[in-house]
Amino acid sequence: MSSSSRRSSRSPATVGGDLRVALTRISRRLRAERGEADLPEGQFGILTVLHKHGEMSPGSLAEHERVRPPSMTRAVNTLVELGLVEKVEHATDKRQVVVRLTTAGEREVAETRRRRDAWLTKQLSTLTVEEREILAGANELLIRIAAR
Amino acid sequence: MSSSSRRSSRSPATVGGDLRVALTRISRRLRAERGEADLPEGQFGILTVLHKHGEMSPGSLAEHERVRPPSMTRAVNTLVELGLVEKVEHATDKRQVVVRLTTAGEREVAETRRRRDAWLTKQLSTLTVEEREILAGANELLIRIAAR
DNA sequence: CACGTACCGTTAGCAAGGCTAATGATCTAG
DNA sequence: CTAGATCATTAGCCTTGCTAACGGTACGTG
Repeated sequence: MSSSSRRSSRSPATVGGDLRVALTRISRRLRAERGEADLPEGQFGILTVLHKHGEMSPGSLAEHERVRPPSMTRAVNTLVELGLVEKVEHATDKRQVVVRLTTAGEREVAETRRRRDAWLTKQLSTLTVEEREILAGANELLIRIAAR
Repeated sequence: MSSSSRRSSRSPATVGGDLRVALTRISRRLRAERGEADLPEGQFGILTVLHKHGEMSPGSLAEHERVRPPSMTRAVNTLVELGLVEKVEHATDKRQVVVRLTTAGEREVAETRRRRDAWLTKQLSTLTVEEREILAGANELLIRIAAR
C-alpha cells in the first residue's frame, strides 16, 4: 500500500486527528532514542536558538520556546553550570540579562546535533526521495502552524 | 514562496534536523492549546489505545506507549479514579490485570477527541488541499518510522 | 529632582509524569 | 515441591512545567 493516491479522507478533521497521533508517537520514539549523554530536548533547543539567532535575553528565549520566564531562568542556569552558555549584563539596561553561547556551547551544538540526529537520519535514509520531499514539505507547514 | 520547488537540501541529515525542530515546536504548541478540561496527552493516549485494541494488561499498555510499567500503573490508576477505565482480574493468570474502558471512558474518547482536535483542525482548514495532502502523507511516514 | 508605575529576571513552592530499585504475589519448569 | 521467572505495584527521586510574589532598574510626570 503506497502513500498518496486513492484515499478519500483528506478533510481537515480527519487529517488533524491522524496527525496528532503521528506526532505523539514519533515524539516519544525520538525521546526514547536520545542517548544518556545528550542534553534534554528543551535545553538543546535553547542552544540551537542561540546558535541560530545569536545572544538573547531570557525573556525572549522564553517567548521563543513557548515557556514561562521562570522555567527559562532555570533551564539557562543549568546550561550555565554546564558551561555551555554564559550570562553577561546588558549594555544599557541593567534589568536585562544577555545569554550567549560559550565556545563549549558552540561545540556542543554541533556534536550533539550530529549524535542526536543519527537515528532519525538513518530512518530517513531508508525512504525514497519522494517520501523525503513529503517530510520536508511537512516541516515547513508544521513550523508555520506552530508559529500562530 | 511556495513549499516545494527550489530547495536543494533534501538529504536525510538536513531533513532530519529540520524535522526534529518542527516536531518539537508543534508539540509544544499543541500542548499549549489543550484546554484545562482535557486529559493530559498521555492519559488520552491510553484511552485511544484501549478504544482501538480492546482490553489490555498494564504491561502491554506500557510497551505500546513506550513507557515503563510503574508509569503506566500510575496513569491507569488516575483513569480509574476518573471512572474512565476499570481493572478486572485476568481469567486464568492472577498476576495479571486487565484494563478496559468503561462506558464513560468510551464517551470520553469521542468527546475529548472532538474537542481536542478543534484547534489543529482549524489550522488545517486554512491550508490548501495540496498542503493537506502533504501532511496526510507525512502522517503515514511518521507512523511507519515511529513503529521501529 | 523625586516619585510612582511598569518591566525584567529571579526565588519559592507546587504538580505532573518520567525513571530505577525493590517487594509481593503468582506461575511454571524441572 | 521448590527455584526462578514474570507481572504489577510501591517508594522515592528527578526534571520540567506552572503561578505568585519579590527586588532591582528604567522611565514618564509632576
